[in-house]
Amino acid sequence: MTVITRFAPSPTGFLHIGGARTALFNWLYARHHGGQFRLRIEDTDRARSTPEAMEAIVDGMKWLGLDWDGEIVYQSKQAGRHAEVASQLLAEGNAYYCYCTPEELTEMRETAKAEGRSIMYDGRWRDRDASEAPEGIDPVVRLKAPRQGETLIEDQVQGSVKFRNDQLDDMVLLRGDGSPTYMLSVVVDDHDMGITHIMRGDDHLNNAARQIQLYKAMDWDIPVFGHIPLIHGADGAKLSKRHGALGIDAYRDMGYLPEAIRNHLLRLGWSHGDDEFISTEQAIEWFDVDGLGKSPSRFDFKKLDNVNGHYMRQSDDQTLLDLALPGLTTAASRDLEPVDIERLTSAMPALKERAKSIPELIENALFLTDSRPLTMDDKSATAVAGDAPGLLAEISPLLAALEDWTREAVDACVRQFATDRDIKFGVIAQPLRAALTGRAKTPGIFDVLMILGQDESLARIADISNKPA
RNA sequence: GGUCCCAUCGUCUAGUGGCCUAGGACGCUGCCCUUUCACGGCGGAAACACGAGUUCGAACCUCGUUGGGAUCACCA
Repeated sequence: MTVITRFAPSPTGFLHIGGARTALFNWLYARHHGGQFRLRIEDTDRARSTPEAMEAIVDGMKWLGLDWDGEIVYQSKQAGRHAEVASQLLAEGNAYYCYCTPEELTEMRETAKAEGRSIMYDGRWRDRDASEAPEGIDPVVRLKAPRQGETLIEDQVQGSVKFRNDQLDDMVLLRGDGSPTYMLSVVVDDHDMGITHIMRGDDHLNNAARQIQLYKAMDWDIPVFGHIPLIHGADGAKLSKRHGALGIDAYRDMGYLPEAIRNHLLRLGWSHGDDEFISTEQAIEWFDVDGLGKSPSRFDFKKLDNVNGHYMRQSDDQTLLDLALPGLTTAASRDLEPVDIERLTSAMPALKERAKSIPELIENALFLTDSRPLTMDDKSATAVAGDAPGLLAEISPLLAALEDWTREAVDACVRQFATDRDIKFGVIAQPLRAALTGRAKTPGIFDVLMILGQDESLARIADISNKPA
């Protein structure tokens, strides 16, 4: 049997982090088993669905690198088929018209709540004849669910979960206006698309029981369910669009790499021994339900930062440069010249070593695009005070005299200078760093010298050494 | 409130009856490396929610308690 999974978001908002993880797990599961991964947009709520949200979801999936098989299925386009299934259920006596008014329903709920029962429909139209129907009510169609016995969910993650059927009421299949509800369409579409495995948040666990009743009423094969624990916010409550969840685009904008997000999401609720950094190829090879945990997890930005730093160091320079360029231009408040790009390129190996995100990398790269004379931060201002300008004035001609501006030559020159003056290396290195960058957080001093080049280096040194003490 | 789910360091987790005086990672922290910042290396503090069973033996099995979460729409 070929495994077919799906991700079925409703386009009522952005693709949030929990949805992204659900998509990842389904994608991984399908890829691991050599099956298919489908994408279906659950837009049956036409009032709340927006094209912007659909676009955000598709963009988010693409950014995360989660490719789907076949065409995207739009649930709203299947409405005819959904109604058809409802008719069949009606004809076979497995569904019925219900003429309850909204007021009656509200009353039912209040009574149930007052009596401490589950809040549910009491089935009052189950066996009533249509001739008793009141005037002016568009009836809904409800499933005639079994009232005795229990419904068992054999869940890949949660194990066997049973619900007593008298706890499950007759759910609405078709609204008064004839449009299908989510409960009907999700089952019909999953069946029609041949979905074999349904992995979703465990907030759907209760729904699964009623959906199984519908599968049984239609005499369809029941797919394998796997209800994964939700991701909670820092306060331990469900992360939702209204509660702290950010769109996947927000993570992109914060400078996180898709591979880092993937890795971090993977480790939320799934593990493979003590492994932390797991490449996507490795994840596909390893991913299966036995690694899934049952308890909810919280999203930890600190750990994401660490993971992102790992992938930053792993990324190739050009990719990072492309990602940083827009922000760099903004931060520099001017157009970047070819010489800037050149410096940025040669600085990238040193820069990516000390940044956990793209914004941090940009911040650290700013010394390259700053215009002279440099503004000193506090530490640098201290470093160029006192004897520093004098020392810089002395080393400047030595550096200027170097014919080959190579790392070895520069290294030898500065070290020799320290030895000759009988000063510790740091005594000359610190003022140099300050003069060259104006900052405390920089690549190694020889890297800086090489990146800036001889002319720019000497000019920056001169800015400090020429200043009257 | 009814129903359902969950419960190991602050966080993510390993652990499936003896290998556990509970391991790893993030974060925190001491030291080392070192021209700054990172990276890296070596240490440290830090957890089996509680109570009963079952068993020769329980983080692992059972029950209860407590705590947390989800869900109860003509939303998805």
